[in-house]
Formats: sequence, C-alpha cells, structure tokens
Amino acid sequence: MDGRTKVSAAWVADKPPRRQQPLSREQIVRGAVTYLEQHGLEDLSMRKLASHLGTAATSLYWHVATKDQLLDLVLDEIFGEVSLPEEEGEALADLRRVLHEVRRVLSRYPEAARLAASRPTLGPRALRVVEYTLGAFLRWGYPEESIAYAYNLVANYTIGGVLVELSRQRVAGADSTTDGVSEDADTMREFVESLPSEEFPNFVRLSGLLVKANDDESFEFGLDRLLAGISNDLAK
Amino acid sequence: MDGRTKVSAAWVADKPPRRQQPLSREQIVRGAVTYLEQHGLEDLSMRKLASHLGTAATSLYWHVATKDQLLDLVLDEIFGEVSLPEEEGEALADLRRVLHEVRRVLSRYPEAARLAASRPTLGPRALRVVEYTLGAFLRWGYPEESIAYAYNLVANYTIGGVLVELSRQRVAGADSTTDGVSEDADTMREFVESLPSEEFPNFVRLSGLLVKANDDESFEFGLDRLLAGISNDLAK
DNA sequence: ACCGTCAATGGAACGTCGTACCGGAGGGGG
DNA sequence: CCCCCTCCGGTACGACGTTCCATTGACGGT
Repeated sequence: MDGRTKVSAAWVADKPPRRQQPLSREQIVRGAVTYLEQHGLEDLSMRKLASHLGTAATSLYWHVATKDQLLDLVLDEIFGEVSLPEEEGEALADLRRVLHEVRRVLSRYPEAARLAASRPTLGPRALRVVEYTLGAFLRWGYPEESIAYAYNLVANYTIGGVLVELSRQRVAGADSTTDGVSEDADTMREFVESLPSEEFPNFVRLSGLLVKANDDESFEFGLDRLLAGISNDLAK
Repeated sequence: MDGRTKVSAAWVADKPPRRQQPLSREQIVRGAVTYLEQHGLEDLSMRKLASHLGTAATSLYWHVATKDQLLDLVLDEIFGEVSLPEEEGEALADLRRVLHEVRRVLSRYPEAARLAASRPTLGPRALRVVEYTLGAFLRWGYPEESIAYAYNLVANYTIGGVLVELSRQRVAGADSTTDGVSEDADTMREFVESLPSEEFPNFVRLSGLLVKANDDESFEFGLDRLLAGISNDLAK
C-alpha cells in the first residue's frame, strides 16, 4: 500500500526488487536436485522449480535451453555425489564399491534412475564414474576386447535394479476388471490370492518369496553371480 | 452443402454418423499399440490416439479410466506377443529362449521397455511369461529359496538391456557448453575426441570398443556370464 | 407402435504444461 | 550522459489429461 520513495504512478504495484545476485545455471541445477528429492520427478515443472527458486519460469530459459537439457544437467549433478575410493585397493573390491555407490546415490533420488535410464550419462561428473569403473576392470586384468560388454552388463544391472525396485513400490493391478493402483506389499499379497492358482501355479507358489525379497539382498545376490560369471574371462 | 433426407434445421452441420459398432476397450488398446509402433511413446496423447481411431478424445474415457491405466493395458498387450515354446525342452535352453523372446518383443516397440521399466508387469499376459520363466527355473533344479533373486536378476538384465540400447541411440552432449542432441555413432566419436584424453584415459582408449559394441552380441555376452554365474547354485 | 432406459458419444471447458516473444530494468564502459 | 549488454519476467500460444454434461440411438417392455 505504501508508495516507494521514488515518485511513480501510484496505481502501479511495486516491482519486486532486482535479484540481489543474478542466478546461475548452477543454482538452477542444484535447486532442481533438491526439488527432485523433495517432490519427485513428475512434480518438477519449470514453473514450480522457478517459484521454488523465487523467480519466474521464463527466467530459467536464459540459463538453460530447454527442460530436457536441464534434466541432463540434473542427472550429471547427481552423479557428482558418487564418491570414488581415494586410493586404489584390490581391483575387484573397488569395482564392487563403485557399483554400490552408484546404487546408493541413485536410490537416494529414486527418480534419478528413471533419468539415467532414459538418457545416456555422459556429463563430466558421470564420466568420472565411468572412467573409474573402466579402470577397475583394467586393473583387474580383464581382457580389453570384452570390457565394453562387461561394462554394459554391470551398468545395466545396477541401473535396472534401482529401476525395478522403484516400479515395484507401486503395484498396479492391470487385469481386465480392476484398475486400482496401490502401493504396499499387502496389496500385492491380496492380488496374488485373487488370481487362479491353477493357471499360475509357480507364481502363486513362489509369490511369498517374490514379495518379501529384500532389495539390498537381491542386489547383492545378483552382483555376486554376475561377477562370478565375469571372472571366468580373467586371464589366468 | 446438401441437406440430408431427414428434414432438420438446415444450418446445423450434419453430425457424424453414429459409430457402426461401439468401440471396445480392446480396440482402443490395440489402436494404441499400433500407434505406439508408428509414432512412439511421447507422441501418444489421448487426443491423437482418438483421432487415429476416428473418435473424440473424451470418448475413450468411457472405456478406460485414465491414460495411465491405458498404458498398463498396452504393456500387457505387448507382452502378449511373447511366444512361449510349445513343448518343454532342456530347462536352461528354454530359459534362454524366453529371455530372447522378451528382448525381441521389447525391441520391436522400443518404447515398451520404458513402459516395462516404469510400472510392474502383472497383467495376465505378462504373468504368462513370468509363470513360464519361473517354471523353467524350477525344472532346471534351481533352489527354490533363491529363485526370486535369480528371477529378478535376469528380468532386470533383460529389460535394462533394451532400455540402455534405446537411450544410447540418442547421445546427448551434457557438458557445460554444448547442448545439442544427436543420434548416431559418428557424433559419439566426435564427442569422444572433444574431451581431454588425459582426464579420461581409459574411456578414450576404450571408446572405440564402447561405440561399436553390438547390441545383440552384448546381450548374448551378458546373458552367458549371467547364467554361468547363476548355475553355480545348482544342486549337483 | 410408442416409450423409457441407458450404454455410449463428443463438445466445451479447466487447469497445467513447455516454451517463444518481447518490453523493459539495471549497471558498466564510452 | 547515454548506450548497450545482461538478465528478468509478464503475456500468450498450443497441447496436454481430464471432468462435466447434453445428446444420441438401440433395445426391451407394453
């Protein structure tokens, strides 16, 4: 209600004061990461992110070409959280360590796995991780011609794992009659009991195990098998 | 310009004739699948799908609760294309066969992998596949307590594989200066050459192999290692 | 033959999204 | 002092998913 000292047309609302310090691409990316953490990927819109940062949506476009590019940057920023061992130990152990780290970070922002799965991870911070992983393979003595394949294998497995955990959190009934979407393991059990056990005997029989399979244990289990399978290629 | 035989207010445009046969949920789902195949996932909107079917967007909502539910149904429909061996052969071979089939089908609709990764696959047709896979594990003699884990492992790997292939098709430069998105392996090579080889020596050295890694071979390679790792658990 | 019922359709509209356009504000160098 | 360059943000456009509702027409009962 009070006019500012400067004389001006009284009916004009005061413009918000100029931003103390112009915002930077980095600020935007970091803001997006924390927004992602708090509200999830599908709630992240340019407008909401902007108001989270105290700006207008269109202002973001000065620093960032497109939402897609922003997401690339966000993903890379997240990969920056992956911490790599300072000193090199036994190669295989280091390999395990870095895979666990990636898994840990991606789980911290579950949506990040979706990002990682939908776009290649070639930002500078992500490359840091790739570089380290390849190095571990080399130090391990893994044959060079096969490293690309082996790398794909473990990368697939790690990202895919987080992804599937994520999707299992929201179990959707997709049979022809029901359309509900629900979220916990009880509903899963309920779903299992609802379907004809003569048609899916194995599934019904094993469903108990399938339901209570622990994510971390499952990752560990798979990683063990996977590395065991790989180590047969090692030059003896 | 011509009025129809029925007398009616001449200025009223002729309503489109009533649909010869009311459309069904199945028609919609199948229409969505072919639309997906032709135009891709991100072009699939309710309006476009509707006009592809010769209806109005809002008419779809009589048969389907929500777009999300429709996607569930679409995914399950796609899983229906997975053909299972008629007669059971050697268990391990059957296991390989079904995984290859899933991979084949998911690759046919590359977007389907994204769907499969973002929602659990528990529709009736998908369950058919799960059921068969579990059966193969059992016949193989795999210890029951571990089947859930082993199943997760191979499922992750198969879906994750298609997903990563898909994402590698569009290599995005995500370093701080460029923002282009491009598509072929040449651009990839160009990207590799643009980055400091002293910072990422392994990556640069191996990039040739990483680039020309063939998807099918890569899948085969990983599958071999993976099953090798798993078969150590077999009751001898 | 009429009528009422009711599954099925589609137009209008709401709120949201990504983004283009552009008029300006502020500050620094001539 | 003025101009220019950087940065901001209001307005607006077209597309989206979805809700609401008026309307249609086929069918079963009388």
